Amino acid sequence: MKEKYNFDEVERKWQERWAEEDLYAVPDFSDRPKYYCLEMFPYPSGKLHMGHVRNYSIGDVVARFKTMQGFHVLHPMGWDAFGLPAENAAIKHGGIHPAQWTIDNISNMREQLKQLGISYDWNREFATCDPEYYRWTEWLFLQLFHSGLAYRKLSAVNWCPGCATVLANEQVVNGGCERCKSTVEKRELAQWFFKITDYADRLLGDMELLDGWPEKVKIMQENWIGRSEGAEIDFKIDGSQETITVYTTRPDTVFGVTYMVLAPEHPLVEKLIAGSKDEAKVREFVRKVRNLSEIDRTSNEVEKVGLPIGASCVNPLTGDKVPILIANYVLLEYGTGCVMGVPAHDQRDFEFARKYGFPIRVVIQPPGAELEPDTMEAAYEEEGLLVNSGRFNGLPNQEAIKAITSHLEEKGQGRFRVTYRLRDWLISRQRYWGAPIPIIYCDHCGPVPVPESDLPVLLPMEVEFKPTGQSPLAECPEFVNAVCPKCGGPGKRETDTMDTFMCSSWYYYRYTSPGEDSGPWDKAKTDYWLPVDQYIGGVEHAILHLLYSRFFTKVLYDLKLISNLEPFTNLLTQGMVLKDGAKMSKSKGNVVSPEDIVARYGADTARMFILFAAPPERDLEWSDQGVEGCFRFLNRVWRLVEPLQDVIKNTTGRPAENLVGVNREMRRITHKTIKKVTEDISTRFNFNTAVSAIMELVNALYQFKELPETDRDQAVLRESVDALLLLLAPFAPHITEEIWEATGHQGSVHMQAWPSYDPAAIVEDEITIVVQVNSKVRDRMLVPAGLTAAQMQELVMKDPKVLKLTEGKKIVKIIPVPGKLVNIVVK
RNA sequence: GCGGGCGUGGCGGAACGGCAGACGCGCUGGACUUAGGAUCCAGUGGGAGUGAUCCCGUGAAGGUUCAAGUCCUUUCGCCCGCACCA
Repeated sequence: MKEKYNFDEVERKWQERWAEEDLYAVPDFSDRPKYYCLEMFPYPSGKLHMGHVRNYSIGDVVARFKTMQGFHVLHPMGWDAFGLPAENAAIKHGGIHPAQWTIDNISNMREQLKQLGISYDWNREFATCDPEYYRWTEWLFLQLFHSGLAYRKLSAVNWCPGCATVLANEQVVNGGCERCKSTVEKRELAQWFFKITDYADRLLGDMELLDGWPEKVKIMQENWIGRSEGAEIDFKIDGSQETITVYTTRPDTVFGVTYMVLAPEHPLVEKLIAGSKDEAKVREFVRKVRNLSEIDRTSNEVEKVGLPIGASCVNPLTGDKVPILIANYVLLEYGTGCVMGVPAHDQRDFEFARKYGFPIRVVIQPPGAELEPDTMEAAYEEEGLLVNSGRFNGLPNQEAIKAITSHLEEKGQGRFRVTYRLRDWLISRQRYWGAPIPIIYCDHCGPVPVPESDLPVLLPMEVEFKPTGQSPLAECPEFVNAVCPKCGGPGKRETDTMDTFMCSSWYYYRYTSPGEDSGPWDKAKTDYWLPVDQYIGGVEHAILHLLYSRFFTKVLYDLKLISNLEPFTNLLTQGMVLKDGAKMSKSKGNVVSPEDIVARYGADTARMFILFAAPPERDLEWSDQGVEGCFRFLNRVWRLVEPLQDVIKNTTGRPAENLVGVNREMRRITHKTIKKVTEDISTRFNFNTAVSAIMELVNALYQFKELPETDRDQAVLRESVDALLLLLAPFAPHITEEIWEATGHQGSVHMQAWPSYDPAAIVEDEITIVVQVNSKVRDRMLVPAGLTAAQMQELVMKDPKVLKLTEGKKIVKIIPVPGKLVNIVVK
């Protein structure tokens, strides 16, 4: 150990040694209990940012801690390597191929991760753009295809003009592209979808298995899936064989329907207006609405506009005819694409009816009042009893929901129905840098899956990356032209590639068997390692990646490819790293580069600061001075041990049995710290308080080491310093390793057993209790530990201060709390 | 509008219903120094007092309790998610 802490030298030395010894390599199996610790793998954008550093520092503490606790820990890293930026870079700069750009970025970022000293088993690394990986992404697509879960359909999809590709619903945020913020347009295209809606109920129900997930994330997924219970009701169209089936959550209000609204794109509209006098007017309206952007279409700021189409339908319960309209606010994708208008009991319908002069028909009366359609100022949406509803009059409306639906069911004019807001997952992308969809179109056989033995469908390297709105693959005849696997005739390959969220929906299985070439993974290994015990990443994936991964896992489970129902048992969503109260971004000019920090203070300091400055789930405000503080702390640790290294090295034996005074106190603090740090890490991931406890231990050791050697039990000193290094090791892996070696230990500090505390050592002889009079702190007393409530009370009542304050007053009550305080209530 | 979260010193943040402000930063004073942006020591929520002490303090207002930052009700502010979902 040199006199001065040279972080650069120390970190380089140990990173090299760890690599030489392959210290973090993890065997596939072990008798020890397994623990799978995983951080969301990054997109190789070029450089790590502070969010990455935070994510991986948190994961590394968990992995190292669990390893020291005796678990067999899998802690892998890889690359979410397909995606748009690579292609955009190729378009922008020219000359550089997306594959090369990606490979270069990966090697950069791998180097950065190694400099941070994260304990990954690099033997398991892969990138999703490796043919050996995407071969299995394609294979998994085929499994979904064969199970009927992948299908192609023509529909109005979200088109991002910025990215020149379609987007999944989940990737549209406030009507804009999640990536580039461009306003999303609608386009009618034939695209591939995954039937995630088939799993809506299970995705919802199995959330009860996710006790280890933040409530917030579960609620977000719940809202996204958006389950609603209601009924489908058939309205016959007047003078036609056609029927409108409407979905409603309020079948109790069917008697109050005074009009019916269809989505402008509803297929019935064409049929109903053909040849009618309003045909042209209706067509014009439909055209206008279709041209609206996603934002305008779904914003509730926009005024509701409707247009009668000159047809009417028959209420199955009343037999009344009500007019049919189309309106801009009705969405084809939700429910059945139409809405029944009940102005008396739905606020939106109320406003709409007032605007267009539709009658208001009250069918639910509130208790103790009578609604008058002419004088109502708002819809009545609360509970009540049914009126104007024939045989259902007098029923509470909650009961009427069931009664009316059952009645309609018997008549064959309605049924119970559950609807979801969730839509199927659109996975086609009109871009080059992704896994090809393994389908060949044949004029005779239609879409034919590529045989598994022909996988992977390789991405051709010679391609032009013009953003034309069509996949660049379409311009590559060598790729497009293929032989139909079924009939041997000429065929054309699908030229769209898969959404990269597909690649990241199964990568955590691949880590268990990265080299496997007979399947995507070795089931014995996934059975052993999965589910992931701790998953760590940003909350921005609450819906996208996490929902898709859960869906994939359920599909794979059904296909008997894996044995776990859920992918991630525990989820930690880390907060953002802020600077000056805002997210770091180039445009704001408030970016702090991890490279600079590591160069200036070293990786150990960077990690310490990020873990110390805030609890992991909360946003973290970057502070250069805070970093200084952590750097100072590590220097302090160094300077504490450096002059003592030989003493410690030469001390053998355990602390004496009957320690007294400072030695006993030092040992007590040490064991108390072991307890605190262990609990903070394992029960709540409160690394910030764990670090502050370690700082307190260092402060105590500074006091202790100033004592004359004759007063000091060297075995206590050694035990305390050993504990300090072991507790600090997961946070600052390099400096602890160096000091561990210098103080005469064999083997890596990271392969040691986590220290356990001696409960006897923590016990205090004397404790300070608080004396309160009328709940105000009036005194403190040093009393022997372990007093009973009665003994405490007795002692306190003799306290001169208490005597003075209670003099001449009536003692109403005395509340002794053992080990804490005594409160005396007087009058 | 609906759902969730958060409001504590100058700052980041601690506090099983039981001493509010641990730990760190910053600041003030001192020590060691040719020097200090190094290090060490002491102090540091606000107010009153020479002082021992006393009063006030966790966004605001109520409530429960011997005792509330913590539990309950109302309210204000900020952040996040969903949003014409029938």
